[in-house]
Amino acid sequence: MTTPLRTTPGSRVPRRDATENRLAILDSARVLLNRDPEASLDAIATGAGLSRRALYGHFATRDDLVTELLSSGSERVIAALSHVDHPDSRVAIARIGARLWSEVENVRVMAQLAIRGPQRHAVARTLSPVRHRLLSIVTSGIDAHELRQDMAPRTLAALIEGSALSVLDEAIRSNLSNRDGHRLVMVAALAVAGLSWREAAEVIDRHAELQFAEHPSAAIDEQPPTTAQPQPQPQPHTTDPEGKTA
Amino acid sequence: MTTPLRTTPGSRVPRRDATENRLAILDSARVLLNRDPEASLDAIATGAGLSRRALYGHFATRDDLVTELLSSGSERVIAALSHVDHPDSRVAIARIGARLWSEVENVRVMAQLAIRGPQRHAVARTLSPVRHRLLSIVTSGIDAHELRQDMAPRTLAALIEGSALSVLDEAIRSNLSNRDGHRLVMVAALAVAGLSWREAAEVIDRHAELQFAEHPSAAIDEQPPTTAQPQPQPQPHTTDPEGKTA
DNA sequence: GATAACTTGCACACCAATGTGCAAGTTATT
DNA sequence: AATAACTTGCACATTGGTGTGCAAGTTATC
Repeated sequence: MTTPLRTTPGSRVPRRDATENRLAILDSARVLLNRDPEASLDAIATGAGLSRRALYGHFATRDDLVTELLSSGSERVIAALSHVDHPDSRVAIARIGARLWSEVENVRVMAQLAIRGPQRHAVARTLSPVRHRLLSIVTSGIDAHELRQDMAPRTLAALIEGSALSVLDEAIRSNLSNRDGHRLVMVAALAVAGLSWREAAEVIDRHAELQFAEHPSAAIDEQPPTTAQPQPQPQPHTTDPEGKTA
Repeated sequence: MTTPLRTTPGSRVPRRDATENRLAILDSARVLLNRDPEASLDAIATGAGLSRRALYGHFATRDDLVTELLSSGSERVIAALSHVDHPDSRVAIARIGARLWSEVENVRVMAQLAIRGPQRHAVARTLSPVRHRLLSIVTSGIDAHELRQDMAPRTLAALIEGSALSVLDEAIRSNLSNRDGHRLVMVAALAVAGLSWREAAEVIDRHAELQFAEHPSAAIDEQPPTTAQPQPQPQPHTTDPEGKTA
């Protein structure tokens, strides 16, 4: 029943407000599904300032919405990690942590839905290049004796990933500042990788590219990092539901 | 409608098979809710070899079941951690990790339901003594310069908890041996606490009480740690649903 | 072997969420 | 200003889970 954004038959182009509403829905979904991976479409629509019925205009089914959210999310995450590379595996790992932090919201939805939800396999597939990248970094780091020597690369990679995610959680929960979260995630990743806290600090301090920067260079379109609240009634981009067009 | 286990009115005692079935339900719930915190009562009952209707004989409501699971779980977890103490905070932390591993199943349900589910506050409350214990260990460890110095005690405690849980997850996922899981959890906890991988190994090797033991002394009743599968049809403790009483 | 305890199966009411159809309204675009 | 694009509200069918009542069966215990 996807009414809006029809490009096929008619003569006119999609209306601007419609595409804005579509984005609002995705935003709302990102926020709400972070708190509860089974948030209702009603809640999501309301969060976007739309009616449930209108949501069905943009996404034929819940699955469609989630899928879209997921693919846009992984796009951003992958983009954020794409230029991370460094001869020193420790720096590379810290950098990955930092980039993950810059995309917390997206990363966490992915993580949520990567476990539960019908898409988990799809998510795993789209994320596999990222995982593979980490694995190769870890492998070479172990070979170079930069990282811990008491663990298989696969295990270590999985551990780093898991710990980083749990730190993201914790950082969000306790409402850390942007700057603190940045450091915390790096520090935790390096810790699991085998460094003592002093060594980790040294690595971070020694490398300019690991310092916190308000605007993390690359990114598609950075919203101000305001840990967006679910905002029950933002300005709907259409029909004023109170103003009676006075 | 709690039919079974009536002790109040009649003259006879509860039947043995009934109490066994009750335990089977709890076991099944523990396993299934670990995989999916919203597993249906039908699935849980089936997993226990009973009908859904019979389940309602033991637990009036889903909430009752979950509550019971939670309280028995936290009992075990608390018991497992109760005698953990050591002048060296690093040893104490490693020990906590080890004990958590000995109760993985319970720990993970708790963790699952501590986030989602209507009981989260109740869980948090019953678990607060344990958390408090960890916090005080961490605090004194920081004071003694045994642990990392770059983090507030509360933050570090939260991080250790989170990482330990994510390592438990990973250990289960990748089907680690009992012995490997034991070491992995300790090692990860110490890593986050600030030790390098060598220091962590040294701490573990130096202390006899951190070595792996097949039978971890205290515990209520240890099932063989067989990463229990959901077992669709175990032997029901009653009415044979096939044998036609031949 | 009598009996109470327990389980089963089916029928039912209830609820929350998904997904659709349609008529009526509003608004961006032409 | 005309019109297509979009939103709303309501009604409705469907699905899957919870919780209950009851009659009939089985089994542990006395």
